[in-house]
Amino acid sequence: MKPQDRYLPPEVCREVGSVLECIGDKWTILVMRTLDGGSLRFSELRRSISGVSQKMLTATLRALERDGFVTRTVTPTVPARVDYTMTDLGREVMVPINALATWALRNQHRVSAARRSYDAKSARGK
Amino acid sequence: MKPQDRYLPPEVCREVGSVLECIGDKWTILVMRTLDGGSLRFSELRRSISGVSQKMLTATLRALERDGFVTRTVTPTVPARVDYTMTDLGREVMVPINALATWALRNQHRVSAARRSYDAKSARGK
DNA sequence: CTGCATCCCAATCGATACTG
DNA sequence: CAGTATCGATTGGGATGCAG
Repeated sequence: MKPQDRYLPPEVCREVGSVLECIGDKWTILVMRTLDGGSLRFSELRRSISGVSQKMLTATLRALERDGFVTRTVTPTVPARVDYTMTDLGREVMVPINALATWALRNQHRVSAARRSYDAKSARGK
Repeated sequence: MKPQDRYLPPEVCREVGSVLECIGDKWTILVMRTLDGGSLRFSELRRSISGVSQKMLTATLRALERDGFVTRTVTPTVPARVDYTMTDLGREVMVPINALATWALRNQHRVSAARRSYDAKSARGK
């Protein structure tokens, strides 16, 4: 097998990439895991995820809505009420995401050990 | 269950986040999937992954090395030869990553349909 | 309450040039 | 061949103010 034969077809790269890109950003996973427990209002989400700015929470939710992972329901009371809910698609993608999260949790000590070792080595090498 | 109770413990967020952060960037997945087929030299990797700049490939490989996912072996010939190889840890993390990639592949049509629908709707709404 | 618009800083990334 | 260094363009993301 020549190295060139390991090319991933461009369309594969792009599709996988586009999914990983959206779950890879700073807040998406947090929002999805929070919403996976049940519907929440905007303000509840914001309180549940410490550190997120209004702007980023809005942007994250818009992206999730566009990708079909969550639905946005507006109740036109005054003041307005907006609820966010996971879709079936969203709940499905949580399965492999949670698997990855579980791996990360179980193996975090191995990764951080590798990092410490690497950092110590490069500090000595300097 | 109150929304606040859905807080992920901060240490969980940070650890999961730190793993997802490193695999979430633009080139990491591509590099890992390419290396998963067997060791490659720097230049082979670069040719195998179209579009990656030398700078980003170097940075990506450094991060993977630091996290213990790949090893870097220098053969001090002239000119120098550097081989990159997946570690056991790297091969392990590929399992959940590939699961996610497989999901993305199998469901890409659903995601892109959702996007088209969303974009059409917002175009009309404008 | 929800969320858009604006300003602004910091990090990211690509291109290019240069070194062991 | 395998990097490092630097510059410029783009992007991410927080703070603030305003509107429905």
